Amino acid sequence: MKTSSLEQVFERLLDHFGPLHWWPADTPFEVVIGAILTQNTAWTNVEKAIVNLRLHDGLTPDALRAAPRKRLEDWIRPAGFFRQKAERLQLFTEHLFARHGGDLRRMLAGPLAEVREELLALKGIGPETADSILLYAGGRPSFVVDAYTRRLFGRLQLLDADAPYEHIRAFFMDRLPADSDLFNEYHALIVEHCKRLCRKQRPLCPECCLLDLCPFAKG
DNA sequence: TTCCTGGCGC
DNA sequence: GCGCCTGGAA
Repeated sequence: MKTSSLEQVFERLLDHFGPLHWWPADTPFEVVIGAILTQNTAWTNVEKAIVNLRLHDGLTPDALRAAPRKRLEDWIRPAGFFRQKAERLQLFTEHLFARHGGDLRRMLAGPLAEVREELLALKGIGPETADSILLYAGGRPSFVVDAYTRRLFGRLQLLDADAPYEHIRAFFMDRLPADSDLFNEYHALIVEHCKRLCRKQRPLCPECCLLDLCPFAKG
């Protein structure tokens, strides 16, 4: 029985890094906050903002709804884009109360495609953020595509790195079982591998566990 | 395409 | 100093 390329890459990364058990958050709502704050932002800066929010008990839907906009901006400033992100956090929270009584689990419990469309309709929630929320806050099997995914699988020549988001997401979801634990671990491993080894500049190909599978490393 | 933003590594 | 960071909107 021949293992598919995607499963082979997953097994190699899992063997190398071990299970990573994302997302680093205490509650599903905190995942939503992190997913918005990390847009085009290094996670180290997001952590500073989360610490500020925790310091002010600002990690719940009730707290975000009640917080004055300016105060919220101050708390999340270290994450950058603080005006946009403060608006996005509060728009999400307002929607949560308006449509789901402030209950995130309820919001994320419906049919996957419908919940995804609902998320995408919100200002500031694009496909990557929507899939991150579905997967890591909702435990739903929606594969997350990010810049790292494009870079790694583009270099492996398993897909076109410039293809549209939905195309790449479908590539993975058509070839893997709809298993949220698998998607969770796979995306985490991709991020870890790309941060440490498959970097944009000066990738560490000699140390890579995918070396023999990678045209980029050879060429 | 450009704008939005701060922190960090090099 | 410059480029990058788990993007998205206009």
